[in-house]
Amino acid sequence: MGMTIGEAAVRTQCTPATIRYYEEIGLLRPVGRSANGRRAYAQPDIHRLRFIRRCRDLSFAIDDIRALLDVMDGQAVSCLSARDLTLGHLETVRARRTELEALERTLATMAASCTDTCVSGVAAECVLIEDLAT
Amino acid sequence: MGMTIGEAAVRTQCTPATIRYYEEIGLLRPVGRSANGRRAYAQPDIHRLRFIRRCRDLSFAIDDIRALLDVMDGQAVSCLSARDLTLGHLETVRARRTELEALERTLATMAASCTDTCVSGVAAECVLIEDLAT
DNA sequence: CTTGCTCCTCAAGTAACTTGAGGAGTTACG
DNA sequence: CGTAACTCCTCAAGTTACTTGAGGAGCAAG
Repeated sequence: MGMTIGEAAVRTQCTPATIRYYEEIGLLRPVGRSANGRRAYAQPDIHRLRFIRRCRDLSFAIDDIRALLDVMDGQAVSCLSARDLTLGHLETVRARRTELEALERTLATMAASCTDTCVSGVAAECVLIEDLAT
Repeated sequence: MGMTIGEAAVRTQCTPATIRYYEEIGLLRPVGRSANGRRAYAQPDIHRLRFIRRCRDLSFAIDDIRALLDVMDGQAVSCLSARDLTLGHLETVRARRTELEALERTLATMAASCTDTCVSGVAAECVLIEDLAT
């Protein structure tokens, strides 16, 4: 009835070490053990792990996932908290993406200026390095 | 002639703790001490710290900064290494930005679906939660 | 029966700092 | 001149989300 941590790992795209870690920090309550003392996973555990894995793929923080799991477990009054959490996360992602866009422009400009003008190749005189020293 | 770590911090937008950290990991060689045993910073140190700070603003990794500092110090043969490093970093940033764009779309869709259809507000039935459980 | 997995439990390492404890010297104010 | 507030010092541990490794035991296949 129970599968080993290795089998659970395959089914959830998590490594065994990660699964043990999730148990340790309480994302997964301690799972049953078979006679030989090894962890035995049942279907609900797999389901929960898949949920966690999907949240991590969406780069939710562990504490956010805790809250989302509470919603899934029906511990939350309504699902609005999950939506708000998602919207908050979306804002973080959007802000970071905007930063990265600016970063891309800056880096591209720097690299291009070096390509264009650093014919000498003298390291200390590189326009890119000079830019960084600004 | 030397300024305190606090003054250096103001001039470089780094905190004193960060400046000590950079010294510890060898980004900044151990700076002189005044009679009372406190660190004393001179202009070249400030220049170097500003360089480091700018690199961090551009989210270069510490090891990358080490290499860039070598170029600034004239330790590198040519500045091409700096340009290549910048281009490599640019690619990483670009890839990450693309990921975040996809993430934004997914999160926005999820949040919107909850807003649209979760009239009941029953947490466990939320379409957003169901999506995460997929 | 022996080789090779897989599992177990700690403990420490990763990136780039930040935070805190405990202690000493310094600066400003009255 | 005293004292309160500030800045500095060092060293250690905490942060995030895991990964890696040591050391040891059981299980499955040939």
